[in-house]
Amino acid sequence: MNKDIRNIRTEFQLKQALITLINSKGFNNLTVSDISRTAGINRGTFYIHYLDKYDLLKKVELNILANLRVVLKKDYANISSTIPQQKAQAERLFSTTFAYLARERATFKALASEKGDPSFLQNGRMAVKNEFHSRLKLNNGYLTNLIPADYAEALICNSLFDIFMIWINKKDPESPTEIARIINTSRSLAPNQLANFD
Amino acid sequence: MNKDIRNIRTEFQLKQALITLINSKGFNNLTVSDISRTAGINRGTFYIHYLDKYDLLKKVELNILANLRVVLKKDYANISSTIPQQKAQAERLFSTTFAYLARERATFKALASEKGDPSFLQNGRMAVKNEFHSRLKLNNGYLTNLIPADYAEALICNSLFDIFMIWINKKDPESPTEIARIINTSRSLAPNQLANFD
DNA sequence: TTAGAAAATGCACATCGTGTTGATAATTAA
DNA sequence: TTAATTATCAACACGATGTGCATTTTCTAA
Repeated sequence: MNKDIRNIRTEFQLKQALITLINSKGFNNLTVSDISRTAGINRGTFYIHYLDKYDLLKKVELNILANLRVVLKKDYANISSTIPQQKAQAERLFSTTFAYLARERATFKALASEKGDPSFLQNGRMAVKNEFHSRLKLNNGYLTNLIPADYAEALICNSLFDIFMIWINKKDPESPTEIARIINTSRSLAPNQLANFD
Repeated sequence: MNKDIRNIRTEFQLKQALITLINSKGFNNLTVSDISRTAGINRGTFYIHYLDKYDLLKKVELNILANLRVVLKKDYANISSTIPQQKAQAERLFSTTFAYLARERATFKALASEKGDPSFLQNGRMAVKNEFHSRLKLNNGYLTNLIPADYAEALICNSLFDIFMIWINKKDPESPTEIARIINTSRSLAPNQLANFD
């Protein structure tokens, strides 16, 4: 499949048009007519490749996330034993992750923006949560008992995601190694410490 | 304005229909025809009260947020001087806030859900951020210098919001006083502490 | 209680985006 | 060059939209 050059070119143009239109008028407000017009592709041709605008969006997302998984697979080795080793390993993983995010920055930014796809963010949060479960063996025994487990888990995972959201939206984003260091530092800082409120 | 009983009844039914339909098919997929049919109101009548479904949504949101502000106004007194006093004051404020959120739980939950309005959540995060700025005089001098200020600020504010999100979606939610205690406790816990990862 | 005001109804209309179809033209791979 | 693939174009029915207007129902105030 996708042997023909025309196929590849058409789908690339449709994807580019989608990203452009998400940034200008937002996904909710754009139509298939908009996409095909912006891409310079006949509207009938759009329906040869995709069912509707949601189908196109889904395939763009699946594609970019599949590539992310390929990148991460390289670091899916065995987990270190000591905590300092694990922290160093995590920092390398963050660096690798953000290197890929930087490469696909425009697409991630559009999808994650307010005009983009809310479920993309939702899925991202879920992915981070699952990653934590599998990697750090996060279960009740590993969680604090000072607050209920569901709140603890949400705070642990979402704080990671919050940093991504700031990074993807800022003008001059930090380099992958910088942001990896920031993340690792933030893991030891409580909100009251961040605010010098003690 | 709105003296007539019919006005109030109609707008109430339209609002109820909106919440119902958000929960069933999601805001993006519901139509004005759906709303008026569910409400048992003529479609033409809908347009007498609202411009479109977005207008109805906006007015429901503005109304519920205005009422929240009324509730919070009562606690807008002077800020205590010592940090322990400020923490106790904050806990009372959280308790008051969640008492109102509990009262309007169904509406908040629908709007905040994945099928609801993403911008409602976005505005909520902004509101929390602004509240922090004005109340805790959050400026660069008050923030840690261990990580960049924009990340610190996001982590401080969003962790509050994350707790709200868990609370609004769980089956047997904690009482206002309980959740206020949980929040206050969480302010002193870093992610690595929450995960017993030290 | 009743007259007049206000609100809701029912229907028609033009508009727009949708998804599909079938005929035609252009491009590719062999 | 040829056969297959792909893109184009025009046309179609459908459904939701927003508006207008005449009619009916309901409420309010005197």
